[in-house]
Amino acid sequence: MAPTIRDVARAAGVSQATVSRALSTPDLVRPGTRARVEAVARELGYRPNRAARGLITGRTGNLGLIVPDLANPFFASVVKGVQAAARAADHSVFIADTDEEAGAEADLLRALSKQVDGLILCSPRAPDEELAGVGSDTTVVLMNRMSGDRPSVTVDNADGMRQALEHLVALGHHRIAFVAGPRTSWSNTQRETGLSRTAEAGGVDLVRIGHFPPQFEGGVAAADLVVASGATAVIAYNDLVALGLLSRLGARGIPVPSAMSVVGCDDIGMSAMSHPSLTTVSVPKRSAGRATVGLLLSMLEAGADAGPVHRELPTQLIVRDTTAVATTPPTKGST
Amino acid sequence: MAPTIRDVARAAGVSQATVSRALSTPDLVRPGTRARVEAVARELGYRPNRAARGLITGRTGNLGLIVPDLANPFFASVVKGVQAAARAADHSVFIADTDEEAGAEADLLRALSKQVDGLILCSPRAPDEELAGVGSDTTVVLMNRMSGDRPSVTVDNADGMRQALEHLVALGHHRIAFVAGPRTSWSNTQRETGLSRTAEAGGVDLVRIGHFPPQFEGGVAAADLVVASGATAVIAYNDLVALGLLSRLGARGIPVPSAMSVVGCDDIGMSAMSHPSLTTVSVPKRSAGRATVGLLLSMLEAGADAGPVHRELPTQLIVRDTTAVATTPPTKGST
DNA sequence: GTAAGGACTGCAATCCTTTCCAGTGATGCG
DNA sequence: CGCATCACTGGAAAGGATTGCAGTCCTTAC
Repeated sequence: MAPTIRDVARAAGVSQATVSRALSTPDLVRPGTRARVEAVARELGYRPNRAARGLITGRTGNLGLIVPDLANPFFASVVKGVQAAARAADHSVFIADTDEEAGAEADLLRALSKQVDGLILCSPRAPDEELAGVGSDTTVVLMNRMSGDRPSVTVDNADGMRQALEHLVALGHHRIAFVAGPRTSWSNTQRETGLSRTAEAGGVDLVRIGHFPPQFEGGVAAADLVVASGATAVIAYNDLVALGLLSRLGARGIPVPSAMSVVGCDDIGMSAMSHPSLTTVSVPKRSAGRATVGLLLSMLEAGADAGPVHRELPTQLIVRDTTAVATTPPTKGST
Repeated sequence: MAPTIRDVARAAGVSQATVSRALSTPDLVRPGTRARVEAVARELGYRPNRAARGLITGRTGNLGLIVPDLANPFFASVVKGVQAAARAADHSVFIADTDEEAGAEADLLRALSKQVDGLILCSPRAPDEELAGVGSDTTVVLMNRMSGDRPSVTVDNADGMRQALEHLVALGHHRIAFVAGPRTSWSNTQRETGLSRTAEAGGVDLVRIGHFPPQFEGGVAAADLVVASGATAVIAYNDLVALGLLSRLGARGIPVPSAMSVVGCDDIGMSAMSHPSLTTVSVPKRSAGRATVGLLLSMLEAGADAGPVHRELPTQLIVRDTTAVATTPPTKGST
């Protein structure tokens, strides 16, 4: 059905080899020939068969992307960045969703590894040891976490937390809660350490509240603990959790930000739209996606001789309406 | 590097043909031979090269999925359903995001069509004519819309709207607003016609409010128009819009549901978590994804001889806390 | 004028798997 | 006992593109 390189060659009166060269390494053929071949190819609607090409070049032109949860807007944005960069480089991307189930990652990885040139692993949860085993066949780049000396793209979580905490301190808050994300999450660890370092330096009373799933429900569940802790401000593991906090605080009639300041993290689209709109640490999700693809492709170019590369993107506090000057803690009996 | 079928054949002392058969059509080889081949293959970690297989079978084992916006939780859920079904059938899926830009669809389609066995097109916006051209090379299944006699999977939008409207009528509402989605959206048209039919039959005063983007912001923008329309209840094109409405109504101090009932559509995860939680028409997103893959795969099996197939999935009203008995419209001076 | 070199182009091998066809040995039946 | 049949296996072609090698033709320099 579809025209092959032979059809083009015949129609253009040249050999298959010339057609191949005219289309992929134009410098090697005479301009006149090249033009003729290109014209015929266009007219016939010829598109090289990727499978055949992959068979000989050993490259598929496909990338793989493994994320924990596509329904999480954070990853949705990352995916968009990855898509855009991949398309620009004429690659397609397989996406697999592990449904927040760390075990599934290894399976997916194996399944995908044969059909892609390289893989991007967005795996905040899997333990280091598990990661160590993967990627013997394929080039793997980590995003949003680091592990050993594997190449990776991360964002400066610790610095984002510093900005958030300093912002709250400047507003007069002394006792500040942090609603932690999953225990095994790499970025949660980063954020915690960033916070405690800054807290120590600034003499802040930092209360870590449990580990919660990184979703809206997590925030809902954490809210009462935050209130009971006596903190006047809270930093959430991410925006979804922060929105959950907001929701529960609203239901309990605790005004934000007057009685409680709330800071999120990630700056997903919805956080600008909540009421009141959420102060949050913006992380460059799309850029991170793009950067990861860039790193992956450059590694594929270079072969294995490119050493390990890390790339860290900056974060930026965005002050909106959920943070305000500290007042009396909302404990019972106070006025 | 990676072991090929030759390596397995040599190690097992049989021909490549036998290895191939032992692994893909086991009935054709003697049990003893089969066992030996399987053992060797496992030991060597042999995995057939998909490109080579695809070259001869003409099938890649890949599916393509084109969605307007991955960041929209509705599509995220659909994607998850598609993923799951595809994986179960040992297929991988390419995902492409058009960024709500109808023009990009055709490009993506062409780009993807060569590398997949079939495509799922989630294209609520593109006009029929544009759709007519696509899919000459590849099998295309539409989801969430119909067009000509192309195979498709849809949900019963009209019936969902009927349920929503009847619910509101039963609560005593007479004047009801509908915040419409994009003008060119197929499902918006379906929903509108479902509503007007039911409204006519029930003697309801139905007010259509503009066309708005299917996002949170759309709802925010529409809210004031809804209030001004004098309606006591509003049905939104989808949940994101409904949440936007809720947000703006809350900001204006209009209590929901006492002064205004709100119904959404889609039942995305967050709608159960808003305050108050959103009454909405649930559509089976994951099932739709699964069903579409099923349809696509069955078409690929059957070849072109399978006629056009439509499959429609039911919708279901979920009553939560944003709908209540009608009271006086919230116009100035009432009470 | 001829040799050397360069610019293009073609032939043919190769990538890995599947599958058609033929061949082998054993079995069943007449 | 011989022939047809069957179950199983191997040889080899095919699928579409890339690429090393070799060949042709033309230009340039001596």
